[in-house]
Amino acid sequence: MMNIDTFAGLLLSWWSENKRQLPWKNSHDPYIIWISEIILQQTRVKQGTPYFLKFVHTFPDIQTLADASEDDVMKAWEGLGYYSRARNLQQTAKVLASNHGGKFPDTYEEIIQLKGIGPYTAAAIASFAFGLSYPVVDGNVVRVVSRVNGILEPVDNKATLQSIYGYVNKAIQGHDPASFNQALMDFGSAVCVPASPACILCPMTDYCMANKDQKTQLIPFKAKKVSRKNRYYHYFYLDRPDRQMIITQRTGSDIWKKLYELPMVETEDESVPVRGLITQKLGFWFSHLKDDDYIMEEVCRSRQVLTHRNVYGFFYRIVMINPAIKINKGQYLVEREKVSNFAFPKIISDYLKSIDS
DNA sequence: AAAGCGGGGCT
DNA sequence: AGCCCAGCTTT
Repeated sequence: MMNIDTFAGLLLSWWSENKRQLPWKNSHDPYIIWISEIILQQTRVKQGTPYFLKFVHTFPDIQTLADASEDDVMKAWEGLGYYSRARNLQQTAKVLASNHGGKFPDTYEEIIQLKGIGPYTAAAIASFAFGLSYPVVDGNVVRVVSRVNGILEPVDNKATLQSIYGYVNKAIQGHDPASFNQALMDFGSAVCVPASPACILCPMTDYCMANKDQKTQLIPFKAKKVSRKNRYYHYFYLDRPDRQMIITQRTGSDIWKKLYELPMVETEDESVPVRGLITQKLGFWFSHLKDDDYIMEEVCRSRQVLTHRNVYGFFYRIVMINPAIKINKGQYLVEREKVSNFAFPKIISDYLKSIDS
């Protein structure tokens, strides 16, 4: 193991001349820090920053977020992904507003009990907002510590992660927690990057086991491999002369929960669903519908790659011959011009954009 | 412990 | 095509 004091000293010395300026760093408001940390979970700073600016402008404090409509919160999150973050964010805002007098808790033990806040985020808020000494262990930190210490064991293993946490927890002692944590993440994202790290510029190069053994490409090692399953979604755009369209909300414990989409049928493979199935589906909106009461044409196909899914989208345009319609719970008849008030998965918003032009 | 959960950027 | 990103929750 690299000497703890040497590690901390070189890190902080590097950071004193290489601090990143980020919008949420101007604030000690735990609400602002909370929002920034949730947005940045599994999300690059560059991708998350515009969302952060928009989100704290729209929802400037706990009470505003607690009082907002769920649709508006999801809309602010549209396109960012991992939408449970947005749902948990508002749920926690409601809890804080009603049970904690609108105040953010100021101890690690209370913070980590909040929905959507795990070990990393609790440590980040505790240190950045309240100056408490808890080490942040994110992807950057795991990479830096596993490399300098030449850890070849899988880092997605509980015991390995514990040893990394223990190392950082010792290293942070005696230093300003916020500065130390920020320094470690900045260092990981600027120097000790995943591919082709800048070892030539690294102040720890003389002490780094991975560099000495030429193993920066192998460390950190992850045992788990992602496998993607295919899903086939057939979306129906009901083209109506009054420029209104039907959208539905996803409610199950599945991808894109709480987002909106078009009426849809899922199939097991890429074959087009049989007419009878489509008619049955459209029967949600049109009573006594028969197979020849509508015209259908396939308009386009697209694919969206998620971490663990390939989503194949098939889009069909439907023209009703008898347009009497009924709308049920969780379904909406929306004017085309107002559809942008709702949050959609990217595969749907891309399609809606394409038929606008 | 393993699986599920988005979207984008880089190699 | 594969990997990673200021991870967390559910099973």
